[in-house]
Amino acid sequence: MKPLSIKDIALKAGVSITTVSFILNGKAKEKSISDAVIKKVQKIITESGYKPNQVARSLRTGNTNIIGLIVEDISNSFFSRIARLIEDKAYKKGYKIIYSSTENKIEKAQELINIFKSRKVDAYIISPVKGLEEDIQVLIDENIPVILFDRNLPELKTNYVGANHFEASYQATESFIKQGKKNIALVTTDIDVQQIAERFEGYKKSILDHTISYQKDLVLNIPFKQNEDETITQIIALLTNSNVDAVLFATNYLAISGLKALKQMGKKIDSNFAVIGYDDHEAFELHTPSISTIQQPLEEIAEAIIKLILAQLSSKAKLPDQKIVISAKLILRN
Amino acid sequence: MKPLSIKDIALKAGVSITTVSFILNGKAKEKSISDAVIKKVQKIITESGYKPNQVARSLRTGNTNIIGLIVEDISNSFFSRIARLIEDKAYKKGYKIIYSSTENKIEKAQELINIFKSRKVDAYIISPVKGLEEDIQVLIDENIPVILFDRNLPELKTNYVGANHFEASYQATESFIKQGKKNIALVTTDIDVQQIAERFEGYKKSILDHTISYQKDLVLNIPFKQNEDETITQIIALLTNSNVDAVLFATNYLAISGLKALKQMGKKIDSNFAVIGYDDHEAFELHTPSISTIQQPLEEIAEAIIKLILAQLSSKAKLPDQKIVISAKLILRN
DNA sequence: TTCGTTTAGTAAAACGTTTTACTATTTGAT
DNA sequence: ATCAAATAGTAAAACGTTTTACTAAACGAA
Repeated sequence: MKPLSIKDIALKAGVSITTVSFILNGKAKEKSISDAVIKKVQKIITESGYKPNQVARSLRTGNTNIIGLIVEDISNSFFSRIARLIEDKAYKKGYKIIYSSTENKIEKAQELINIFKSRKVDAYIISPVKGLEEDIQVLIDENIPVILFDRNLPELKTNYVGANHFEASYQATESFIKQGKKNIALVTTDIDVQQIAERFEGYKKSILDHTISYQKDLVLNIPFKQNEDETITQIIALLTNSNVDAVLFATNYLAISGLKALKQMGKKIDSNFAVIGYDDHEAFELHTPSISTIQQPLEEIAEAIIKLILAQLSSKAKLPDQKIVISAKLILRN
Repeated sequence: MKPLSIKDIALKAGVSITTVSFILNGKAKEKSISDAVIKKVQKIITESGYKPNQVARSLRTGNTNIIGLIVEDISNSFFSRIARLIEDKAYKKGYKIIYSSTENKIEKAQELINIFKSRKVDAYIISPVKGLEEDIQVLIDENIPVILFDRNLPELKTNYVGANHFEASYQATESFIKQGKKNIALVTTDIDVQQIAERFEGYKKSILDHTISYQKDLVLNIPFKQNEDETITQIIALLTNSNVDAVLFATNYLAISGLKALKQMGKKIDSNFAVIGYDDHEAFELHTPSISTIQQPLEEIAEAIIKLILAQLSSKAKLPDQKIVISAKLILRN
């Protein structure tokens, strides 16, 4: 009971394989196949339910119509939402997504690129890890479309789509200052990516620009691999030992941990103590009181990514690289 | 600058393609290739960085080592978490995941199955929509491994992994009753899947078993496609017009909407009014007060799915179908 | 009538593997 | 010395497409 092949269809229709192929690919007119034959073959195709074998097709044409998506963790809502938006848009153009999570490990990411390469994916969408530069450069050299997103690797000449993290955390910090906050803490992570660095820089610059002195011990660097309980403990320590009156969290997961810490401490968010999160999360709006946050425009980011990818895929020549930086929005909730 | 092929390696090593292939596939010993040749060829392979073309391999062997994952919406945290767990486990066995979201639309789901079919995925993991029975039956008839999860299609003889929704909502309702609640509402959805029906049945049975009379107007059926504002309005109406003292929400998104509704109403959750959600969500723990919920054991579900899949994939003969029902846990938070 | 053009279609190579069936040499037992 | 078995390896078919280069017939203009 093997699936039908183009050969079977050709046999049934009494024409050559070539003819069937031309008809399947809409080249019938151009190749001067008569209407009668076209109709006959098409009838047989629909009646038999024949579907071309994409694997064979890919081998012959070199295109798989698959886009590889490499993210840190697909179960993180930021990535899963982006993935969904990208999937939708890609699907409409006949592309499918194959994805994998790197867990922020270089070796895992490298392996993924290799696997995707041998699978001959047509293009890559990567939220990269530092240390991946060489591997990505190889892809670029082979003229395979690559779009980085969320995190940039500045030394790489390629496409990038992401939010303006510097500006966003600058503004968030500034909003604290305008509320009269004096001791503004930043809870961030130690993963070494540009985007996290930018969030720190925006915070620092804002503090210095407003003639508040920058206090190093108000910045908490949480080790990436650390388990949550430990993180909560550290946040509690930060908040008990000092007179912090505002906290900016650099990722949504840190903010969630932060809120848990506050809950454990019994510390309330009110006019004396303010909090801003990063990347929206349903818990923020629902929290009592609602939590303000820096919101990345997911839809716009996904849109930009897919536009870049499709442009590359449909153009024979290599297109000029683009770095697209989209403003994040500070959502102030009372 | 085409990538290296097995031919190039054979040429460089001065052996036949066959020999290289045997070495690549670990059949060298069995096919009596000398150690000297094996070493030489392996050296050339690692030095040149040659990676076999998986597309060609798939065409020849008929196996793609790709598992198709079809869910309602990958951005829903229940599915994205499951996806991540499945991905991890599959990855370790050399399988990759290709996924797509059905948005609960039959046509979309059918199309997805067709696309995956022409892509020759080795196995399917499907959270199905009603109406997909025939299409899935075709897969089963072709002897392709299929695992349904989350939602069962009872008339289909195939594998299924899911939680015991009847039991879970029975227990949740019972816990309300033990707290002395008299007017327990259920907020559920109108999507026509067994799993949702079971949640309703568990609720109803529990009410009747405890000699409380079942009040039809305490069950709110939210249309699936409805936007959230409308849903919130309906929930508010339910809660203002009656003397409801407890609410069970049948999905996590409904619970989130419910909490938003309560916030808008200014209604507090306390000893006079209790709430239980479904499928955990970070917002539940963080909420003030914390929200009790029915938690599906994601890890166990993913584990069961992958175990079934791998068993099928590695056995030539068709294995007997299994329906695995895992107890959900009622997490009571104060 | 002749010959270039258009129409209608096909044969066969190619994509990069795996695998079957084969050959040639060496070994070892009698 | 003979021959079966083991060792070491290879040629070529096959997987299911697309595409290039070709042929044969019909047409139209001179």
